[in-house]
Amino acid sequence: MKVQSEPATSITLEDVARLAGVSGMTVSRVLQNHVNVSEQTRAKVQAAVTALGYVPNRLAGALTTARTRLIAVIVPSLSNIVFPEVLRGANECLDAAGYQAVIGVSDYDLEKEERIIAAMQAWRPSGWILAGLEHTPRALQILREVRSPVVEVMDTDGEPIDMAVGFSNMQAGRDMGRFLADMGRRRIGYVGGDLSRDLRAAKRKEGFEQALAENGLELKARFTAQQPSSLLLGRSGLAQLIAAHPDLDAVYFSNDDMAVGGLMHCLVAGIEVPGRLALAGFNGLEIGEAVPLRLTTIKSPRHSIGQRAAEHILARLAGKVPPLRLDLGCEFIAGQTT
Amino acid sequence: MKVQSEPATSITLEDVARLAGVSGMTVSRVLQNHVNVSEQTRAKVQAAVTALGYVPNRLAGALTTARTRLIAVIVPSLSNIVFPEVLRGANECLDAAGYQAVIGVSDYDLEKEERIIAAMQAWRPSGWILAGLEHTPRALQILREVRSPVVEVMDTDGEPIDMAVGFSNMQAGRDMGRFLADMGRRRIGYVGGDLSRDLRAAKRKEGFEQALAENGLELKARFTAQQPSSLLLGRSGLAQLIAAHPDLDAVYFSNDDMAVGGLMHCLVAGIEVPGRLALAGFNGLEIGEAVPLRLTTIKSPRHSIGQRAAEHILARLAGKVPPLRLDLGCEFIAGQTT
DNA sequence: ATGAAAGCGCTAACAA
DNA sequence: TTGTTAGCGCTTTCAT
Repeated sequence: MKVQSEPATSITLEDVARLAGVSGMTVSRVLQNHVNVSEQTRAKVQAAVTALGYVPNRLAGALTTARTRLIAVIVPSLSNIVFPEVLRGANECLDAAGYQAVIGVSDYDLEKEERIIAAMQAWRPSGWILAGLEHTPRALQILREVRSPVVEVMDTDGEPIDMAVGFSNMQAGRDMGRFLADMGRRRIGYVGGDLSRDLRAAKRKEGFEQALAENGLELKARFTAQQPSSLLLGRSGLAQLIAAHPDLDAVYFSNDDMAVGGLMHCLVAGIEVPGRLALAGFNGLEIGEAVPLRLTTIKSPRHSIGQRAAEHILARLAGKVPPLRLDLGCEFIAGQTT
Repeated sequence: MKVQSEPATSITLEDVARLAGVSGMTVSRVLQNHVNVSEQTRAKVQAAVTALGYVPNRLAGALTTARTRLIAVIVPSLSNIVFPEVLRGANECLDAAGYQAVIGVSDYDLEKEERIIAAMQAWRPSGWILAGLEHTPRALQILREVRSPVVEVMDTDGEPIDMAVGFSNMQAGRDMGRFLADMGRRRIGYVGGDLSRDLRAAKRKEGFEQALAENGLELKARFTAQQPSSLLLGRSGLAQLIAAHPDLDAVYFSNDDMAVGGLMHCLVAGIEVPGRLALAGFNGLEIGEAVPLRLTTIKSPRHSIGQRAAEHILARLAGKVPPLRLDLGCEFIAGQTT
């Protein structure tokens, strides 16, 4: 258990200055690697810093400079690996530049996102990274009035507040729809999670149906649940869909978790893939590569998106004006399930 | 693109006070729901807050009160779902209490963890959540001197700085070793990632080998790589191990990602599981439930650990003194792969 | 129930 | 090269 008998008041710049026999300003200069400090003074100060174990208080520094070097990162979910990867990409870049990510999780709930945005604005973050282009009116208002750069990620189908880094979900859906149609599939179904919350999955489905329509096709059956997508939901969802519609010859899933779940059902139920049934997902997760039949999917550049989003914020803060919209595109992976 | 023509200086408490015709102090009281404010004044102030879209500056508030309500959360990795789930559990609890998580990722590198700790201390977090009990000497020193509560999670095999919430990895390894021995397995191998970095996986392996020894057994073969664990590494690792040691009758993996990868290899290579080969993992991930043969594994309470860690910090901050060590235990899942 | 004064720990601007 | 002054936006304390 922690001993509470340590110095009741923490060590400040003034303490260091006193020990080093200089003014506080000089200590501040040393810590900021200012040029105009003599080597001798620098050494004295550094010795005092080490001796006291001084850690500068950024609260005070940020209050003065009005630059926090805090970056607000708000993601819809931490329940599958997609957004942690975005976060990882962003964090690598931010950390290297001396910035800190402050995270929020909206649970795919725009009202909750709004509350988080308001709470984070209290910290005056130097930049914002958000998932998606859809926000509540008040959230939009706050973000438009904020003077820090804002990057909306993982979607380019719409108007960004400031900058967007991602890809077109609509296009990804279209590509897969076109692909299945071209492969000769005619009786196509859909299995997804809660589309009213996951707006990007909904956009993929919309693009998918557009492509089918352009090929004179339509969805013959669909399964959606009022719960988040998951492997088990994909497995049970496909089981239900196939039970009700045994004649389907292809199924598009809202993402790879769902699709791999579906593939597992086929393995167990003895449904021949892709002979009798083709399966396709979205995201390009590692699990899709590790399964017995490599999953046909579209790989989203999640890690790069996080990285580039962070880079754009840093560029903007450095006075450069990077492109407003960056579509990183997706990689089509023609696997063995189609 | 963002318009930069907005108010050059942001709205402060003073602005609100002026508009409401009261002093700054009164505005502060209203915002903190102080008792001694008349209904009339409260209404006036609230109207001014709304009219100006005022968001209090927490930097200033925290500087005064020396309470940031920032919680530093440092995890080794965001590359699989394990730590995002811990983070999710912690964040749910923190968010509800008006606290913000500031995250750091150490990449299973204790030196990097030390740098992150030092950087975060500059924000004077109200609490700390870290993975594991092993830290560099300087990291330990900083954390011992910090006056905020510190919770080390995901491991109880060792001495915590302040509090620990987790489970015994050693015991989890022992349990699985004992189980395989009891099931009559005699020629047992191991497949893992980089154990010099993932110290908790190393502890599980140690416990596993202890249990084997107690049953007069030992590891007949092992595969470890200088890279992080992953599905594909598990798949290729098992392939290599079996090629070199075709007589193995069981393999223990460093975690479920690796084990599921291994299972996929068996499915493809036609290795009969569990008849010829038994497989066991650790973590209890959803993927282990969704595969054709439910994976034998031990489920770690990741989400609860994050939650309880956060609760303990809040309890400590509220002046309560919760237990110093909380072992949440693990759930043994006897699946179909053994 | 409300306000005035002081100060949290730092840095920008200016002075020496 | 170094120091002094002022103030960032808030809350604490003490007065009224």
